[in-house]
Amino acid sequence: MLKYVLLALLGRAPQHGYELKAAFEDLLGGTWLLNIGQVYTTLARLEQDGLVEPTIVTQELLPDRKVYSLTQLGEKELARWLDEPVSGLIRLRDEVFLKVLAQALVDRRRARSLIAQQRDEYVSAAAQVARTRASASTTEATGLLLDAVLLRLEADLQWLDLVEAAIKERRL
Amino acid sequence: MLKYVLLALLGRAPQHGYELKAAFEDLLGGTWLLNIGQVYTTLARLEQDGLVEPTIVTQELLPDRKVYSLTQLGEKELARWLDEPVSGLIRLRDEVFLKVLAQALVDRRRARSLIAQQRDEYVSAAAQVARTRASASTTEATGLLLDAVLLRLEADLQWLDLVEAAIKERRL
DNA sequence: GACCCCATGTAATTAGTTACATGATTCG
DNA sequence: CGAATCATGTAACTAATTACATGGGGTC
Repeated sequence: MLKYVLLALLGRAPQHGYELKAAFEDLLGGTWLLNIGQVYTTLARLEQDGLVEPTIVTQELLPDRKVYSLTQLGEKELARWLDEPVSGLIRLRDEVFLKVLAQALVDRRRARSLIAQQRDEYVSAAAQVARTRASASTTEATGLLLDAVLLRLEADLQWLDLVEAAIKERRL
Repeated sequence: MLKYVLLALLGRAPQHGYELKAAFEDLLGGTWLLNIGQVYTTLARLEQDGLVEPTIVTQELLPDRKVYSLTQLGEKELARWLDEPVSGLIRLRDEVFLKVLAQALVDRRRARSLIAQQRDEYVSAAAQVARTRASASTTEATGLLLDAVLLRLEADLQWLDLVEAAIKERRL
């Protein structure tokens, strides 16, 4: 997935790895911190697949830059990805849901304590996102991304209430 | 993560791989389809780590079963996992958000078409989940898991509205 | 005969995480 | 002197996905 976001960023402007990392993390508004190494390995794979090509820009004093731009194939691949909606949206790979349910099946009392703690985690996560969202340096796109996180956190909080109610009513 | 759910399932009752796969998919209510191979590789890793141990049960005609149960270490590890809430909930690794935003930054018109298509995908996914949720064979735990999926789908639909509004108002 | 159920596995590939390695410049 | 910034990378590990391999039994 990172691969496509990098392609999209390169579609806006050719950049080198170090720059890309900053652009990526900036766009993601702190919701996805990259190890710089991953950027270079991903770029290497993209280059191997012929989707991007580097131009070496020599610098005095500082190390050479490898500025990557999209190839025709890269543009095609990016367009292909952007054009088709994501299907198969029913996959659930969320640790919280599974953990809370597993605990509920094993030990009701501990499940209620877990739910309380998890609620706190969600609330403080939401507060932190809201702070970033409100900060002046946040762009519109990043703001929308943070809205997505907030909406999901709210949904997940509602779900915790649902589970708590089920436990209280001995349905679990 | 699969690893912990398998531990939790084995905590309820010792089972062999083939059984575990069915129990897992049943609990997940179709939101996570496993390749049976993954169950065996995961169990092998758990055995290597000393968290589970197999008892071979010979059968006539059919292949031998390896019935796994938790070791003391396995129980401890499961309890440890169940007890601590999940933190770091701000990570965003959702293809839809990134794709829609990337498209919005590149091409407004196509972004609106993508949003419309994505909305359809969400709606039909929700309908499918609701159908499963309503079916008689769905247990309470699985029902709650499906509720989580539904709440998220609703949140994600709201988010699509938000992005559409931003595009309409030329904020993107 | 083809397909599903039971039951076990291996191999290959992709994606992401964490840690390590190198080296110059600039700021406090 | 130490830390941050600029700039490149490699290596090891974990997790998940997909495909392949084997083989008996029952059902349509």
